[in-house]
Amino acid sequence: MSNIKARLLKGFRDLLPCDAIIKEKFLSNIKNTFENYGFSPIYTPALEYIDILTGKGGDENEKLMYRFQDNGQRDVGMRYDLTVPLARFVALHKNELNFPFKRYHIAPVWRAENTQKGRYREFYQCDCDIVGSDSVLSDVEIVSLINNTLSNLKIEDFLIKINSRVFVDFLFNIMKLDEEGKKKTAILMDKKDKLPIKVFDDELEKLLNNEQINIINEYFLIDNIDSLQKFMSKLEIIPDELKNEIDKFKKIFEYCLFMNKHLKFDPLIIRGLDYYTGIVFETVLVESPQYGAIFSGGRYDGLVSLFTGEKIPAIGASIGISRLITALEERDFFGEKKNTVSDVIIFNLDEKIQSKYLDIACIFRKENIKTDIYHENAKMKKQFKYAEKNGYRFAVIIGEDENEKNILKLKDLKNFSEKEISLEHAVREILSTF
RNA sequence: GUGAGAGUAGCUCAGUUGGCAGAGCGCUGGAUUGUGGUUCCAGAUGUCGCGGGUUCGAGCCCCGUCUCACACCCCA
Repeated sequence: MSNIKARLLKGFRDLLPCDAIIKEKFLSNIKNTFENYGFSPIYTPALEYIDILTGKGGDENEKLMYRFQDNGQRDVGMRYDLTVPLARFVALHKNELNFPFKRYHIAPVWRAENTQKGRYREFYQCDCDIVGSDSVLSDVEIVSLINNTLSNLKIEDFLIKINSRVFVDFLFNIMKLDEEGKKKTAILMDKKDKLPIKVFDDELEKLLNNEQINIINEYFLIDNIDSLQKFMSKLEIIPDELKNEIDKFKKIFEYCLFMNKHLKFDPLIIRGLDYYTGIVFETVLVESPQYGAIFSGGRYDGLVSLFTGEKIPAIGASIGISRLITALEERDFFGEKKNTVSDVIIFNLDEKIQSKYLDIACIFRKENIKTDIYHENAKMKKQFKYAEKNGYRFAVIIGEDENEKNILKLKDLKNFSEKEISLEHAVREILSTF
């Protein structure tokens, strides 16, 4: 007898019902918000031709892609995010889509990198994007959507940090950085909040001359769009593109006033992916900063043109649900976990009345009460233990006595109270707890 | 991919210079002849991650490998 050893690949996980129930609730909540904002679902395959995935995203990302030859010797890869497949999707179905096109996509993506808490090789993203509009309203709607998605999940301590690639490009050009210098400075800026000040300054000195350091240090102090404008205009005459972007940011803050302290301009936000062209944002949990960004994105006006040649503006954001759930679990956000989705279990006490158990289950289910029947005619103690472990709210108890009197005992398993009532009353009683 | 850790019962962990595999919680059965929170009694916890090596003898030492948690890199 030879057994295959049951095991999992690094970074890939099973979810038990108690965790899967939480995840499903989360996903349907997010889905509701996305649809509430008028985004429609699409699906794309997990596997794509590798050249599609590597089109643009940076060498670093390419290294982290799962890639291989399929059985027909095609070079393929598993999707690394949901944005690049969307660009491919838009290019392929351009004539069937109605622009501006608003879609959401909730699906797993795969990255072959090393694991850490809340970071896995397979994880879920919930992506929402607007393709075909460069209006500031699409920027505002995406930012507002991030805000409301998190609010609807009852998360309070989030901060959306926004910046623009246009600002950063302008800054780098003023500093006269070459491509290599831009890249290294960007990476360093991204780490500014994580590194000790001394280390950061040393690294900066290695990279830049004094004049450049003076410029960038002044840039770091900026915390709102007006001072950014002052800073920029002091250095050089502001080109139209930059002026438009500044105006856009002013409007975003004006239209997003209701978001209050959840939205902040942050000159350090750049983001690694090469395809961003305008606004970029990262959302962090203020009380769990170690998990990094949980809802990020930006404007990528050039990505679709990789596949069509035609420039189609686009903006989107993506929530990393696997990471978010891990972060929230740590703060005991979800309370007591349940092993079942059912509300009620009907005990099995007498084989002679089993058909009645089935009838009652049928009536409950018609009322949308999720119902289990205990299948074995086991000792009551055992059935209670089972019920307790699974976390039902109610148990329905019908033995010989109850059957003769044509009533049932409804036991509230949470507060240990018990009532002898009719079936109709039981239904009403259960529904009243929803 | 790089660096330094961890892996022993379902869970949290002890395990002495290498000498019979342990505790608490949980679990199963009973006390209790329909009632799960407490109590009492009894019982089972196991390929010591996996594979190889050294040794009379390995949970312990050596090599490899897998997984987990952390840092780097990158990002959700």
